Amino acid sequence: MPRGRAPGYDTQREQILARAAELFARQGYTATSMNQVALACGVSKPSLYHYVRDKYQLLVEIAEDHVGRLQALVLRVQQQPLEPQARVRELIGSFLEVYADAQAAHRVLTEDVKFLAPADRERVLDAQREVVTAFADAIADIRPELRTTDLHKPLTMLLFGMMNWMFTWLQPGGKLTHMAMAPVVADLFFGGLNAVQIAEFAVPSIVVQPKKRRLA
Amino acid sequence: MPRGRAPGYDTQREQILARAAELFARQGYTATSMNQVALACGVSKPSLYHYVRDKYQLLVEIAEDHVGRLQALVLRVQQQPLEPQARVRELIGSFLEVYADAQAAHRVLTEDVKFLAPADRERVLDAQREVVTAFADAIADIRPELRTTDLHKPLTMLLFGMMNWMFTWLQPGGKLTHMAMAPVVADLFFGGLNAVQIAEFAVPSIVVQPKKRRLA
DNA sequence: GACTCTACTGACCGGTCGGTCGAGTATGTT
DNA sequence: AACATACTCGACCGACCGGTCAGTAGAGTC
Repeated sequence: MPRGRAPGYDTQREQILARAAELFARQGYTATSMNQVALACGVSKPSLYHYVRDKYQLLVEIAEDHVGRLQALVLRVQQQPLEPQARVRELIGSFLEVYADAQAAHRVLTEDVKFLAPADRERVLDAQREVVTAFADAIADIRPELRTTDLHKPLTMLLFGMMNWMFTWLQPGGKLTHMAMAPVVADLFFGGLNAVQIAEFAVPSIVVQPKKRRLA
Repeated sequence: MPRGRAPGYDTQREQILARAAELFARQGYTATSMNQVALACGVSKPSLYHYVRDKYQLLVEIAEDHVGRLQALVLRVQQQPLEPQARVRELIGSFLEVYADAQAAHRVLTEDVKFLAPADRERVLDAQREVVTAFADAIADIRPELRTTDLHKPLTMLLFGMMNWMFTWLQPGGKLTHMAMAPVVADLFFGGLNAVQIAEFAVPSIVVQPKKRRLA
């Protein structure tokens, strides 16, 4: 047993994932070639394949790593003893913190999932759904009537929309940071949460409502 | 001058743009091949090139067509005599209406602009910025203090985030429609707009504020 | 020093890409 | 009828893709 892995192996590997995530985020998964990844990492293409099985595995690992980070964050916040509103505030803050620290991976997660094979995609999306559900539950603790309406998940998704869309307009080097936006997002969402008219989206519990099928 | 264009030329061309937009929206621009486009249109690849100069032009036209639609919508609403809040409400409703009718193009506009050449990209983004500015102006008419803060554009972008993110969770065939979400988005945003703490983001007008530079 | 396995590479592979060529046919104008 | 062009297509092109091969350099073990 003459030799083990070099000590720098894992470091190198992580750097490759990071560089690849940046390229994927900037150009998209399909528009990024393995030659580019190799170049960005300062190694030859065969060397690149020494650390990574194939291009697809890069995508899978980037996506799973990041969604794992989100799950961990949610778990961390859930274990804290917090008032309903403070909990959602904390979720938003932590989410944007992770987002800010891993912008490339976050963008890959949201934009390139479609290139995952069905099995992998479902696994990643399931994890993502867990995160969304955690947010939705925390939100419902603020305004419990939501649970009996069709707006529970949609409202939660509007919150995610605000956060996930930031990559389009929030410059990493700019004056305004992700963290500075956290309280703004929270205030806006809490303020709006109580203003939304819920009644007409109520889900009938016992009474069967008349079906209003579309023609097609 | 022996022959003009066939009567079906423009129809065929529009259908090609529409099919291409669908494919681009589903798979992304780079991941979509011209063979696929041709197949989806029921013609051979050379025939496809009879109607379109090249793949890139498809992208440009889809993006410009759609951003043009958004500009037209904004202009239409601006010409109506409306109270500030009603105007923003109308903007949101019209935006989601256009969005619902051209989901594929909208997604191409937001996801594939990065593949446009700098000149084209700037032109499209300028048009997009005009739309954003129109929203921002209408919003500032509701809460004028916003104009003197750094939050004016960010808050506007949070609104766009809510709307533009819908493609990730709002199924086209589902029970909930884009139009049904319009009042929900509006209520949420208006409710939140007054709840956001603005003071700390105030822009100093004369007094020079102490610079708080980051180290790196 | 002999051996083994890691780390790394230039050259190359099959395949697909965007796009074109040349030819055939339908269709309107004269 | 004669002609010019619109329209359509199978076959093909060079470039580049993801990925591999055969081979070198050298660190670690014995």
